[in-house]
Amino acid sequence: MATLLYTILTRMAGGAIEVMGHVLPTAFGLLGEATLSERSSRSEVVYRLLRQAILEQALKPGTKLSEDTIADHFKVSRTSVRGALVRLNAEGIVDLRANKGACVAEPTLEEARDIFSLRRMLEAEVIRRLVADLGTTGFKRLEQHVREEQAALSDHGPLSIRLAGEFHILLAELTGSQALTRFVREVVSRCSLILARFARLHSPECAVDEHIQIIRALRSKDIAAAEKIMLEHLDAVELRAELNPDKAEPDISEILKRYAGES
Amino acid sequence: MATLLYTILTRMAGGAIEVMGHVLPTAFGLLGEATLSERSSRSEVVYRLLRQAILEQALKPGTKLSEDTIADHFKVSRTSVRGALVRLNAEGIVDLRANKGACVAEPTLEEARDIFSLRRMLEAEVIRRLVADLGTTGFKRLEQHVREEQAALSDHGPLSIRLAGEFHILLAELTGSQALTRFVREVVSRCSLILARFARLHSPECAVDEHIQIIRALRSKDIAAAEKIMLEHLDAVELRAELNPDKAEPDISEILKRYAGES
DNA sequence: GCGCCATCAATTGCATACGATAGTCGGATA
DNA sequence: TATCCGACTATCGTATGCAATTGATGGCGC
Repeated sequence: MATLLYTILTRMAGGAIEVMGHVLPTAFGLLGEATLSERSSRSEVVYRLLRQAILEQALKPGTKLSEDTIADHFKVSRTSVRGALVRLNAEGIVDLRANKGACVAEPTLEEARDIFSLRRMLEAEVIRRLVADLGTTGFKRLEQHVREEQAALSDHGPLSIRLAGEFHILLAELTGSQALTRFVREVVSRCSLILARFARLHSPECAVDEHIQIIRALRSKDIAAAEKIMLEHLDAVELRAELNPDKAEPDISEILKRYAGES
Repeated sequence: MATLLYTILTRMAGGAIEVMGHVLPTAFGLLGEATLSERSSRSEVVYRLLRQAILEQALKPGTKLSEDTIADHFKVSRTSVRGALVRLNAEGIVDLRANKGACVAEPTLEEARDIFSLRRMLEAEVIRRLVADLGTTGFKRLEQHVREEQAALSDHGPLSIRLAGEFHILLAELTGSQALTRFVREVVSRCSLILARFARLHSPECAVDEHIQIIRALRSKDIAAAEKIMLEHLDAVELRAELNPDKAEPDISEILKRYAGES
């Protein structure tokens, strides 16, 4: 497991890494002046890289995140790594068990449905607000994003997975509500974990088409229609996750609970 | 300023039990996940104490949170304090500016309205879910909580402020949705900050009465009525905050922006 | 052969130390 | 006298070292 983590981190540090439009330096560059002048603390950089690795499903749910391993590969001290892990834990995408280390969170089926339910509510609100007052610059940004998604289709990999999620975050940002954006960002992150854990495969093509439909619905200024499209899209995403109890990988603790008489 | 922080922290540690050679407050209530585990790392303890101090409005928005000062008073190292501050920052109740230290977040008027808007949406959902399936044990817990609120009325202080907020968190918990609880917890926390910053005075009596009405509405199983009561309650809370731009304390940077031609 | 207990290695939690950064105060100069 | 500049101090960001806890391995008794 540690070997896998090692491999992934090495690969991530291998080339230039782009996060939210900003290019992050590689692991070797982390110690350079460029990073510090960009006002990115080491802790911040580690946070972003780990988050990216998790959201791109390079680090899968359950993967152990050893402080030493991460620190070694990013050429920073464990202190910086710990800071990043605490933040990720606060966002719910990393589990932090006392004295036993951190690992990528493993949402249960129950949590998965819970998250999707909340996500529908939040994003329906996003749509309602955007129909009310999304300007031309907003549409331009959305279309630009979709173009990026399409360009990433050939990639069939991490990039398109991330962009699919970031489309929804961008929608939330365009409402101008920081709090709403924050919550949407969190449910989208969790959904990435859920998909990584339960979904058979990621099919970005559908998502991009559906995103285009959402933009079109927003243009039409028809709240009901737009909301409907968004909810259908989210249903489609959830369907891809195959959240059927019988099909899904069983959660051991849930099963043993029954045998332990904990009801 | 440091003296004030010192005084507050000392007072908080006053009526407390001692654990691990360090002071813990007696009643955590819903603050943090205290009930889940007996494990109390130093960082965890600092986190809970600071959070409590902020939510009880002992530490007011804008108060500088010097790492050294906090570390000295809780008899821990700055490392533990930093961990706590990072968590609080992730929850949005502490601002963390690079190389300039932490301070209690100061929500702007705009953010305040934003938060209240989102809070209405989230808590309306809570009510809808509770009307659907709130059992007798749930009602018992709610009534018990209201009794505590009433008992704390004479206090006229921090306790009643905290309990008023925790009533809403308890409602969210009773839905059984972890994610919903998490978000409600966050908006309620932010609202405490908002009230601390803008409200003239806290009047717990009204709140308790309104909480009783909410419970009654839940009993009636009338979704529309229950939702209406809740929204009215939140309106009342917001009204108490007096979020009128003209009355509110001006935000200096906002004002200076205009004069600096940043428009 | 099987299960229990002690010792050990690995990893985390915490504290301290050091270098870096931002704000402050005093002096020099126009 | 007012302004600007430089040193200083306080505080933060990071690294490193040590203590504490956990999980594992081997030995012992049954």
